Amino acid sequence: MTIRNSDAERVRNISFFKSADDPTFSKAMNGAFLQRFPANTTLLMEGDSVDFLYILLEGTVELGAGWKSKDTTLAILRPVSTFILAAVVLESDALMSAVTLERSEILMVPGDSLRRSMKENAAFGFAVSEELAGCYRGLVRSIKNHKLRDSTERLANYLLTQRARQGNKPEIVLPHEKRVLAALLGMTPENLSRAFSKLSDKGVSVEGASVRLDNVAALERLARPTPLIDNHYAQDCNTMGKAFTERQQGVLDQKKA
Amino acid sequence: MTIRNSDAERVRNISFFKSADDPTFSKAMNGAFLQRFPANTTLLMEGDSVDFLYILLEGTVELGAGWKSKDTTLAILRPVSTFILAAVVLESDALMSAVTLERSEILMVPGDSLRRSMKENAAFGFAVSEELAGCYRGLVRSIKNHKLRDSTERLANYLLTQRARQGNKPEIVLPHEKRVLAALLGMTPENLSRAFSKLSDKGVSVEGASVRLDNVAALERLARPTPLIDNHYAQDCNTMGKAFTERQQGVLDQKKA
DNA sequence: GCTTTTGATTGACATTTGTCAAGCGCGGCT
DNA sequence: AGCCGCGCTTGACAAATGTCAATCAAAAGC
Repeated sequence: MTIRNSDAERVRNISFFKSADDPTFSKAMNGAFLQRFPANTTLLMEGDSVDFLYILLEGTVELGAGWKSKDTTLAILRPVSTFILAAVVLESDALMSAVTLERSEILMVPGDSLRRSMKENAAFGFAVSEELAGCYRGLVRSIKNHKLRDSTERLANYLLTQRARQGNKPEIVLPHEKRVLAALLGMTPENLSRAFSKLSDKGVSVEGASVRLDNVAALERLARPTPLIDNHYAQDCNTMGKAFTERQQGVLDQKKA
Repeated sequence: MTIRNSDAERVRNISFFKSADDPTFSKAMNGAFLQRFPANTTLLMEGDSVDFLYILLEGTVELGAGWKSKDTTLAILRPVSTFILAAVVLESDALMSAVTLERSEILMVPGDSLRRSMKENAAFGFAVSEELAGCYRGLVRSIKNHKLRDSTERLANYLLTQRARQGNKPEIVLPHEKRVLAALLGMTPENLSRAFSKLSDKGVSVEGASVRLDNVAALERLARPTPLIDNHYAQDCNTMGKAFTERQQGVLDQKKA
């Protein structure tokens, strides 16, 4: 293994590595290396062939796609997350492009190693299937969010999700620039501003990146969050599901140690 | 195995059963049974716990979801397709509901049997991973289609996809009612009518369920199909990817025999 | 053969969202 | 301090989409 031990430990907190025994883990990591990228670096363009599984250890990465001079954001990832797992499994081209939004550390695992481990070790392969199934369900949620809710409702639910993740405090901090948030929620920055002001009579007040929620009941009446769309414990998109809670906890434990 | 041999043969055309050896296949099918449903039967409501993998052998099934008195169609399936594989792998609740659009035959495979086979046989588990990855990528395509294209562009691309699947003949036949098609394309029936008339100057003429494409070049100039969004060889949504061509061919061969 | 029902279409209108342009405010820089 | 520059906000307008109602056509039923 060509990576530092401390990094290896963090990677093991990813759901489908967690269950792997040491030989399987080492084999899956064979040929992996760590790479640092500055902000606004394109890691991968849609259509590129995919040779590595990417694991984000530090920083922020945006997954997006374009067509006919339009662009859209599909997900924004924070550590620890994997991306383009599906393309790696199928040895196919990327359907999304990946760009760093800030300085990032990324572990690159050869697709060969991962696929070989999956084929040799059924338990490991099953764990990857669980991860893929979780990603699939994340996209189903995303589609439902977009097709069933208007922009104000999407924002309201986003705020409630952030509130749950940030410990149900009356004030939350937006983790991204507003223009990035707008892209993630599928609207223009102008529209995001208007959506915020539409929520002012539900007790939402914005000041820079911090947002106060003074009337959660009213906000919930509008947002109507449901576990069939909103996953209050998952990361922004990829790497979600029940594995997340444990994993995140694991990362925290480690940082303390 | 509690199912007919002829059905078993058809099921083996599903990508991830194709590669399985006979004992693995039998084990995965343990406890499976065939069930017939009339049209407009709800097989599964979103939120229901999922105990079976569903395999559509005859008929049509719509996958949809609702929120706050709104409804949306996520996919329309034709034989041979599996559905809710992700929920089966994760032993979790369904995020979509499934309704028959016509009289249908569905093979129901116990989730236990499938998961056990995955955990016992790495090659089979890997094949399921490939299927899941294909489904994931189908959803990515679907999201890109909806966020990057307006309704007319979606229709234009739908027509070109159907043309490719129906053998590049100048006239294609819409496989569903227009209201179902509208739901699939994410618009109202009224809007679909208008989208068709907007395409009339691109050589598109509609007569009932049959559509003539007299100026494919002009239509393509508007539609700008790309393999990064449009998969001209895959089924409507689920069960797509490279496995499809072989599988479909297999089914056809069998019907001839 | 006639009626009834259902789906498709069309027009008028409302809502939502995007676009363009201008102005505001805060932080970085010299 | 003062001057940018960039991101955010606001307003006016345009485009896209949904809604409602009326009409029409074709299929289903008696």
